[in-house]
Amino acid sequence: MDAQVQANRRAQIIFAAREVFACEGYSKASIKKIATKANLNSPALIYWYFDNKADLFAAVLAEATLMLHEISLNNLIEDLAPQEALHFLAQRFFEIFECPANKRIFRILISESMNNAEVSDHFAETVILPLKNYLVPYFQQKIAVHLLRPHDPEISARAFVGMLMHYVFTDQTFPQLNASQPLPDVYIEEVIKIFMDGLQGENLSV
Amino acid sequence: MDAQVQANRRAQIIFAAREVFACEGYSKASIKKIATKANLNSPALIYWYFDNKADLFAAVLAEATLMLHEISLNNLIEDLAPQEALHFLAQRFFEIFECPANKRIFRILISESMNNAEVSDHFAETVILPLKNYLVPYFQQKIAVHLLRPHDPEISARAFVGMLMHYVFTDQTFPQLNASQPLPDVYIEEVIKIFMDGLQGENLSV
DNA sequence: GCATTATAATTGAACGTTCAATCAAGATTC
DNA sequence: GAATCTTGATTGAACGTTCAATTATAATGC
Repeated sequence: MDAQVQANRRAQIIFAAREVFACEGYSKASIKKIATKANLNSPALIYWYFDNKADLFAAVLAEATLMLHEISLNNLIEDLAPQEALHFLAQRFFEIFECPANKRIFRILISESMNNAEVSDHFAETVILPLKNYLVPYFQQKIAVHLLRPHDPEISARAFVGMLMHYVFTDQTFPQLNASQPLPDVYIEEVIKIFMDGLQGENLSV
Repeated sequence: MDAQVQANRRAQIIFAAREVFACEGYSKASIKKIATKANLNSPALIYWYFDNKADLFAAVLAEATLMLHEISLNNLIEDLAPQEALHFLAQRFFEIFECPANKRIFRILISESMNNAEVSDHFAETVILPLKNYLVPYFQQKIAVHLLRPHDPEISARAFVGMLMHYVFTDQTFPQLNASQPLPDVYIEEVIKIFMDGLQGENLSV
């Protein structure tokens, strides 16, 4: 077959593999199940396109375009005030995880990162570091011009990412609790308000 | 053997199982490896004390005493000002994850929650819900007496837990980044400051 | 335009290995 | 000697992977 057909088959297998890996985990996901999901008549066909199971798994991760690289390239944000910049970042972040394929990749990253150094590297490089490398310099600059009070931007960046990640994580992991899960937009708005203004009430003394 | 020896054997197996499950994941952790780790001469002995692999895994989770139940029982905190209450909670939280056994359980909970409903239930009931059930009513009360500004306590509770969890998560998952990871105490202090006062600087306008 | 050849893709059967689980037999304790 | 515990050997199923054989597609020669 020509290159296009080959590419299609590859994509078809990767697509199926992502699904199976995401809901079974790497170990429990068998080549047979992936082949079935991909409507192949034989699991052996997978070995025409991939060296082995680990290679297929790597291809699933490599094909994941979800990621947050682009955010840091977009330097339009540096001119925004903190509220707007954080809003922009948070919305981009949640947009990414609206896509079902990205949700599945997120599951894989969280789950397999604990037992697989390659996966945790990939997680760090495609999610954690881009966010950090975007936020820390931005915070530094805004501290310099007194739009933010003096503080360690490593910590605030981490805290902000934590608030976003925790939403996506609980959303994915505890469907039972989704009743009390506020909508993303509401959550974003309140979280940024907390981040900028805090929760302090009128009674400053106990 | 007597009951004590039996209890010891059980504990010995559970101890070994927790280690192996934590660093291999449920699927890759084999009964044979667990038996070896527990210094048993035969894997078959495990089946004297446990019905099967899943039963052993359940025992590992059930034996985990890490958890945050007790926090909500401790109602001494209601009288504390938000700063002190959050400080207390955060310190308890980090204390718990200083214990290596609890770190391992945390790894298991994060990793297996993605593919196993029982584990995610356990995670929710022993970590997520206790924190939520502790924070939300507390915030509600402090809003009522104007120590905190009016807001949705579900959101702030989630945000605060997110900031704590993200620290533990990154600490466990990305050892490469640990250079830039601030010490727990420093992180706690700054995060609570953000949570109460925000990051707003002197220049209120752009 | 048809026959021939080469290459790419697909298949089903089989391999060796590993796994959870079982079992019959032995050891220990009371 | 009965109950509790321990052991090494064993089982059958499932796994990733290989391979020889087969079909589909494209390329070439006439």
